[in-house]
Amino acid sequence: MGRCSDGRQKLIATATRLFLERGFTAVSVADICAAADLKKGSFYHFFTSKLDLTMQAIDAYESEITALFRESLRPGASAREQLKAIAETFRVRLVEQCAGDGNARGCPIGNLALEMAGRDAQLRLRLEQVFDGWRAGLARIVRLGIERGEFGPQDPDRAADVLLAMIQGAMVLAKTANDPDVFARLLEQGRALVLPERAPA
Amino acid sequence: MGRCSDGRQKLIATATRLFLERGFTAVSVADICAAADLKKGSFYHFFTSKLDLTMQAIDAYESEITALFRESLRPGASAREQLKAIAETFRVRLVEQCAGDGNARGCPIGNLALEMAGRDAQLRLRLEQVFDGWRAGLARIVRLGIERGEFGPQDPDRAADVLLAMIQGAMVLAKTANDPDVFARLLEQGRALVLPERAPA
DNA sequence: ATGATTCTTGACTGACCGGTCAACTATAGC
DNA sequence: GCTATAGTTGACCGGTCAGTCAAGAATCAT
Repeated sequence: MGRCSDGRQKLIATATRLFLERGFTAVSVADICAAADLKKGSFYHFFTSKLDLTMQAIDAYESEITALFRESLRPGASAREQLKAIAETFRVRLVEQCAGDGNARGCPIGNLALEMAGRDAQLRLRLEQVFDGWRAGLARIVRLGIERGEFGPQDPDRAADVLLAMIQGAMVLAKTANDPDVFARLLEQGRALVLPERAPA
Repeated sequence: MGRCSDGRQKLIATATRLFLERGFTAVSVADICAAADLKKGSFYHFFTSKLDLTMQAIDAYESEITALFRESLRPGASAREQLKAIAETFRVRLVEQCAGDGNARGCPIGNLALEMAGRDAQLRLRLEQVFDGWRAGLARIVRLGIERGEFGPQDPDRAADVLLAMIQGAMVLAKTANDPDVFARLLEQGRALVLPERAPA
């Protein structure tokens, strides 16, 4: 019943892009509407507030990354290859950002976290959930690698903690340097240190 | 000649605190002036713009951290102790932030970087400089540790890269979890992996 | 004391902010 | 083809934004 529209998805996609480019606070609802070619009234038909849209944008981004994550979890690949594939996915995204307008924008979740975690408790908790999910995914791969003998015996959750921190830290430094290579170099170096090749026996 | 005032320092200190709490964009010049008990006219007597103030606040913060850095470089301490002291300094700051209002605010430089690096080229370059300085400081300690035989032979600049990424990544996750312990745990774990104790010969 | 200089004040500007609303239009089910 | 519903529109709200300005007050060198 009634008419139908892709307005909701268009607004979410547009907002995700604009937030990544300029941050939550610096992007106005009017900016989002203009870029999505919709009026403000439509915006508030779909969302109760700018924060509501943001929460839904996080949902969408989490789903997208989860899908990519699953792809890299192909059974044939070694644990090390899977970790490399994840790093490579993020690196390619940074390069694409640069190709678009010459700026490395970083991670939507990390960006939102540093800008908003101290300002909205609900948003902070949601971002924490996303990180928890990623950590769990990384831990699964590390556990696999340990079982297969690729990595030495260790606590996979702890290793995943460190890997996630490395990824987010590399994002901060790559965005600051405006250079995706910084991300790639840090991740490669970090992987080598956190999960060294086992010396052949 | 003329009257003198601590207005400039007061505005810088106030802005630094407010930016750390809420971010650059969400803090208005009026907010800063109100908290510093000065009028907007005085603000624009000392600074040409909000960004100008921000640049000067970065200068001040960099000096402060450099001083703390030097303290931890006491000749008596081992390289590992020096690295621990730096991590401990940041951890104590996070705990203090929490004690104040229950929120871990993170690193002023990292926060500004993710919020502003894509929006102002000058600011981005300045933040990159700050990170470069910190990286150089960390590399100096690692080099010392290698010379003293505390750490295995390796490229100290690369190790410093990874350490800095770990620090910033740990800040992102600690702020998102609103828990300084997350920072401490990650840094401890990271240090152990990046710079393992040399197996006694 | 006086005049140059530094700082302070408060009123002001035009643009923009997030959010609201009532009227309107297109569509789907009957 | 009617009607309930979903989506659209543009005008509108009070408040806030970064930044300006002219005039005055405090302080210094002389």
